[in-house]
Amino acid sequence: MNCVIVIVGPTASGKTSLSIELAKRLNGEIISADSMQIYKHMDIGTAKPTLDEMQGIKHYLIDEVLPSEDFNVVKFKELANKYIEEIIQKDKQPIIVGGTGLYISSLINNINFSESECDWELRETLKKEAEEYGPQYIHDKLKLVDAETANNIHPNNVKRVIRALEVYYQTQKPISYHNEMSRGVPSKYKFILIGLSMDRQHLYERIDKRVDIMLENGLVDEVKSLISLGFADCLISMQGIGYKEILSYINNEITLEEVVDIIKRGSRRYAKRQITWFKRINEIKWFSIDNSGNTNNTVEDAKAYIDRCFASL
RNA sequence: GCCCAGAUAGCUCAGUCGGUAGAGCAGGGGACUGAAAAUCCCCGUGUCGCUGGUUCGAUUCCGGCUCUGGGCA
Repeated sequence: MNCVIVIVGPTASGKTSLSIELAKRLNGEIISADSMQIYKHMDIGTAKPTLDEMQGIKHYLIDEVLPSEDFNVVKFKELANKYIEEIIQKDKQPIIVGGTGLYISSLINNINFSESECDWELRETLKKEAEEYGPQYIHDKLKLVDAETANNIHPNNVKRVIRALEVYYQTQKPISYHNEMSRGVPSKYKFILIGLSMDRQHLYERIDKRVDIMLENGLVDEVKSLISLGFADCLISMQGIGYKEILSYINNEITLEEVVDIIKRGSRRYAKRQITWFKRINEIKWFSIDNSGNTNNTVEDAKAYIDRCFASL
């Protein structure tokens, strides 16, 4: 059975450098599982690895689509599987690296997404209904057709209520039914899951510092150039942390000082959510990075762990 | 040196007509199947500056002290 190495962890935990180090030692190629690095022209704010940092290691699913294009977990899973296959064909080691929990889960659980498509028009209609009559209104609608799902989604979580209704209207079956069907078949790969963790306070210091560096490296100019390329602030890609905030700054809604604090706070909270997500995945073997930020030991430990996994196959 | 205002949660502050206190922010925990860097849910005990006094009882009233603003010299 073919092995796929997966490296996860919160933002700024050192996934990129570990992955490149491992790729060099294992004759590997890297597939990014990051919902923002997927976009072209969004480099600084997504902490995308530079060509220099990549050290000649081939990366997939970075710069895959334009910021104006739709991308989602279904496309991710499809493409990631395709690239895993390609890498294996070349007799190389696939390494998945990323912080987007949903994308990682879709792969390792081999979620089999049903055919239902996005219906943006319907979503917009439902969204307006929720705004006009309150979120409870569409939640009640969901309750009528899919009480089980309605029970599991808080009425205020409008996005997920809308999605559940969308699936029901398209297929006449509750989303809980689709979710049940999507489980089933386990993946044909063996995943070796590696998590990077760090003392919380230290992680936050790293995040704050990284945001400062993004600003120094020209994040504001990057956003301005995205605007001039015609990528508007209503795009999903522009909802990324660092981008939506800089847009408010450019629109004179807040000062630069405020913007920096808000981006830092947003990144810290994001890291917390990532940690919550990954904590649930029991198969992850965690490696902690000490406060000096030195990852040499981590690389050695992770490599030794991977060797043991390979040996036990 | 004098006058005034303040001192309460990590921060900014509210409040208790005397019965030991609560908001926002920060922070913590959680959920997550086609927007996921999105979206959503839950979580507030702290010598109420120190010290005397009055009182059954003081963070609250009174006195003194310390500190921080602001004003006058």
